[in-house]
Amino acid sequence: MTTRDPRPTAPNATFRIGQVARQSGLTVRTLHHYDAIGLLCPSVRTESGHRRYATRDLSRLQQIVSLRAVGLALSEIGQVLDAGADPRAAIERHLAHLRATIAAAEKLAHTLEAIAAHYRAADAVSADDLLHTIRLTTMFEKHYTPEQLSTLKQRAETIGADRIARVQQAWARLFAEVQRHLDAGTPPEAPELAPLAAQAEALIGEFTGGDAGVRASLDSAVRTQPEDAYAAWGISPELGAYYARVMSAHGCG
Amino acid sequence: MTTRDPRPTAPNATFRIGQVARQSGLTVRTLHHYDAIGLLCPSVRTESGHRRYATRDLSRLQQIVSLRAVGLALSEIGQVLDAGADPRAAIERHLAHLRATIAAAEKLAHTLEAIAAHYRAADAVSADDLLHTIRLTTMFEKHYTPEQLSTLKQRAETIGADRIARVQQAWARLFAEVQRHLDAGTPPEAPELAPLAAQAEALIGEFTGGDAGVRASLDSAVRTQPEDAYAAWGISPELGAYYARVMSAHGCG
DNA sequence: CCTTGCGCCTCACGCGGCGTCAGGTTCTTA
DNA sequence: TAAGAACCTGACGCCGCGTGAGGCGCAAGG
Repeated sequence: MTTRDPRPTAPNATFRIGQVARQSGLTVRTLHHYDAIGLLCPSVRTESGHRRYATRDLSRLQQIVSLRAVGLALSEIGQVLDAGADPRAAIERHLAHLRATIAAAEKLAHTLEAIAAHYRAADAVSADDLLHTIRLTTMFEKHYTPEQLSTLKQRAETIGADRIARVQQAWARLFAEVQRHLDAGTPPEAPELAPLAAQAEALIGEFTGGDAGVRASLDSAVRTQPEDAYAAWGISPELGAYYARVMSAHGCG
Repeated sequence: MTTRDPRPTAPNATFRIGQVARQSGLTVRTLHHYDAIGLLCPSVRTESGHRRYATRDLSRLQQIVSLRAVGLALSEIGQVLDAGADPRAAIERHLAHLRATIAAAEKLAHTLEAIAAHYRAADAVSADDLLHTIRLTTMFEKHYTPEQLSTLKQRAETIGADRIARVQQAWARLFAEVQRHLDAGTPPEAPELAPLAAQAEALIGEFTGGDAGVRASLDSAVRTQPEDAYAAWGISPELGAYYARVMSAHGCG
């Protein structure tokens, strides 16, 4: 009912770019762009170069807007409208692409949530802590199957944070011990290291819950990315290598 | 175990850009880019301008790669690593953004699936058909609540394609009849139009299933977007307007 | 007639994260 | 010493416009 736009509904009406923009909800710049890429060229230009959109231009614009609303790329819209490309194929392609995008984004979101949950438990958070967590999390997601991850998560919940913290402390004490032997030059196969290896075995069992698959994944993680694994564990590569030799010398891992 | 890269593990080793690229899985161009934007500038340049990466550059690169792996923007990575920006905030921001992206993408995917399902049923598909379907689908998703949509979908399945097709044909016959009256100049309130209005009411009831909410949404769709609604129905705006006047004259809608 | 002011025009850069030449220099090895 | 691998610095392209800059066109009021 507004009469702000002249040339209302004459039979052979043409519209100025501003009117078209208002009616369609697009911007003038967008219409310029569509003209520039040949997607929607107004069928008339005045002598002075002003664009005049005829009704057929408007219906084409409606089509463009509809196709854009479902996420098609402008180039594909052009092909569908001009070259008569198969719309079904375009939609299916786009749907597949969208599904892939969603899947990737959800995976990332899971990772981020795991990370967020992990550091929400901690008090102080430095960039290093974050990096630590990220490496640990991504390594987990790389080497463990989704089922294993959910199993581990459930186990962590039933076991409780206290127990987990105590296990962590046990690991810290264990590695401190191993570090002392490393500094002292104790050879890895020395018998006094046997109890430490046994304790490590026990702690690993605590983590795996006796699941052979989880154990295998853990081994694969340590084997293929030793540096990251040791970094995630908070120990130096040297200590990690020494620890690995100790464990294999005493028949573990 | 490959010895293709010289300068293996000397204490103060520096690495050439190609070596760094191979080790990190990035490309040389990417490292150039990181240098250009100041994200990772090698701490040494030879006289001839060649980049030499020290071990501290490599560990910084590892951090960059980790943060990039969880989807952070390079600018944010820089802020986290240099300005000591809060990593938690960055992660949470990114997670929120990711969730929004996923939600939007899923909504779009639903729309696309509805469209795909719709035209899979049809035989021949032109660009016009697709546009038709898209307008109809987007209009539906705009005016109906998700619950209403799922209800309608379920009803459509239980009713069966045959019945739906017959209802569609009934609509087509009805509109053909109305069109004749429009051409003949029958005034909307003419009593001979009453049975047509009643039949339309019945068909609408067939669609809504007696749900007042669905009926309200339908009315709102027709009220706010009459052009699109009539276009989706496959009838001209004139016929649509005439039909609306007929219905209101006979106490419907 | 002139001014005012809106609407229109054409460049042209910017964004994000690099890919991909192009054309030249330097390093390493035979 | 010559060949070839590796390195260098620009610079454009992508995608869909946003956001100016700087300059006409056009209708209405003084």
